Order: sequence, then C-alpha cells, then structure tokens
Amino acid sequence: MSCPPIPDESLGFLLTDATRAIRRRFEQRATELGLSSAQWRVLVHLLRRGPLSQARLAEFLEIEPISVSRLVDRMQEAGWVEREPDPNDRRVKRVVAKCKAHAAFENARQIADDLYEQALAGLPPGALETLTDALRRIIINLSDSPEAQNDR
Amino acid sequence: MSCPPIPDESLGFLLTDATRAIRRRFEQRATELGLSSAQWRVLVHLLRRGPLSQARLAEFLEIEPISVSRLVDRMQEAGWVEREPDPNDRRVKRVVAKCKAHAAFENARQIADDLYEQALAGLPPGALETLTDALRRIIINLSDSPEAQNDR
DNA sequence: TTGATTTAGTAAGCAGGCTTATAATATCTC
DNA sequence: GAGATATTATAAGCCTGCTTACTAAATCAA
Repeated sequence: MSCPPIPDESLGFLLTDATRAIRRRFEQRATELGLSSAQWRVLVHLLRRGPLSQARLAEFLEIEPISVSRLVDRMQEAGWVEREPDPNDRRVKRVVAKCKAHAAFENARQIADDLYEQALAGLPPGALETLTDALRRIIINLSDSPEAQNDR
Repeated sequence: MSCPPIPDESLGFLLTDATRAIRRRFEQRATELGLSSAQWRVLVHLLRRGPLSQARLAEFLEIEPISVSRLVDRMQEAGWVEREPDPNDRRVKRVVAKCKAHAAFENARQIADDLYEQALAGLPPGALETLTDALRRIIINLSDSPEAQNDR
C-alpha cells in the first residue's frame, strides 16, 4: 500500500477549504447588509475605480463576462448598482455604484478586516505577507496570459 | 481620500482567485477523465478510507450533506460510485467507489501533482509547507467547532 | 464603402455550493 | 414501551461559477 503524498491535505484541498470558510463567515456576518461575498467584491472594484464596463469588471474580477452579467442583474435588483449607457460605444453598459453601496462600504470592510484578523490568529507576524506573496505567485503561474510565467 | 488597506488585494480575494485558478486548470486537464475537482475530492476520501456514509463524507469534505447528496447523484450516474444500504442502519447509504474510480486515481493524482508544481514555480523552497501551515491554521480558526481556536 | 473580424452583452442550461423543510429511522428518557 | 429528540438522506429553490451560442455594434481591410 504505497501512498506517499496524502492528497486530502494537498494544496488544492486546503485552498478550497480556506476559501469556503472565509466566504461562509463573511456572508454570515454580512447577512444584515444583504451583501454576498461576490457582490462585495464587485463593489470594491467599482468604488475604487469608478464606473466600469462589464467587460472591464470581468477582467478585474477574473471571471467570465456572462457571470458578471448575472451578478450585476441581482445587484441592480437589490439597489447596489445601476447600468448606464456609454456615450462613446453603444455596445457597452457602464456599471455605476449607487449611494447605498457607498453607505455600506465601511461596514463591509470592517467585517472583512475582523475576519482576516480572526483567520490569522496564532500565526507568526509576517505570515500574512508570506501568504499573500505565495498566492499572488500561484495566480500568476496559473493564469492564461503567459506574462511573467516562471518556467517552461 | 483615505484608503489605507487596498481591499482588492486582500487575503479573501487572493484566496478566491488562487482557488478558482487551480480548479479551472485541474478541470481543463481532467476533461478526458470526466472528473471535476469536487468529484476528484470525493474519490480521494473514498479510496483512502473505504466506503463512507454520506454524512461522514460531508464531514470530511467540509460541505453540507445535501451537497454530498447531489454530488453523489452525478457521480453515480457517471459510474464512479454506487450507493449501498448499511446493514446496521437503514437510514444510511454507504458510498462505494467502483473499479472505474480506482483505475482513474493515479492519473488524476498525477494531474494534481503537476499542477501544484506549476503553481509553486518560482517560490522559495519551504514555501509549500509555510503555505499549507497557514491554510490549516485559517481553516481551524474559522471552523464552527471551537476546538483549538486560538483566542476569544 | 463594403465585407470580415472582433468586442460587449446576454440567454440557456449545467455543476457545485447554500438554506430551509420533510420523511424515515435510531436513540434517548421517562 | 412510548414519546421526545437526533440523525440520515433528500427536495425545492437560491447564488455564483462555467461552456456554448447568439445579437448588436465597432473596427479593420480591401
């Protein structure tokens, strides 16, 4: 019975579990805000960068445009954002954050910050930076665009 | 404009992106096997531990029993597993891996191993262990059961 | 200018998570 | 034993991803 690497503690499984745990906790605490973690992510980009086309949003979020389309549908219904036409290109719809989004921002950010603090409790100082460096590297190494890929 | 922590590079977002990247790549390469990453995970547990009830499987996978139920539906349809009654408890259905699963195991494991190597390229030696330690810590810190929680 | 190609957004339909609710069976308590 | 409580699996219906396929508009090329 040679089973050298124990796969159920592998990188992929641990990443999956950690991500799910963070998402679950965030949504538990943001229930009263009515904000899911995917929607929170959209708001962060919109509030940082201003109105964006759905295509740009898809790039920033690293998801497919169709996924953005339906995410924005629900966020528009919930009153977080609006779609407005682009004066220069009749194909594009600019997604604009509404007042409600600005109002909720600090609140949600606090939830996220507290969550990260809880998540990292007991780890040595500097662990956060090591961790985020590694994650950034993994994302680049597995991205489709071959920019800055390390080997082969 | 005080925006100290740049949230779109936050831990949660990076984890989400890295996890999605790994899942995508795995499924691209495992297409010919017809195995999704969630299904691969089920097989790992079944082949390591033998037949399991759906409830136990849910615990190991850290997902809800209803999610297991539908996952197993699809895996049964695809011929990876079978449900069999438990002789000692008529409520439980034991999930058993079929030959097809054993046959595909090494193949899928190789895909996963190659993927991790690619993901970690360019990181210092020891990064994998630091990373998995941190992820395990995060998972424990955010789990519902208060066992081994660090503070508060 | 016309015709081909590219880009932006969306519909349909699937996988994999979730919450809430239900039925059947075990188990615990009195 | 009988009744209350737990546990096991599942149904219904939602959210967020995906692939594939389509329309409308912009852009490139001849």
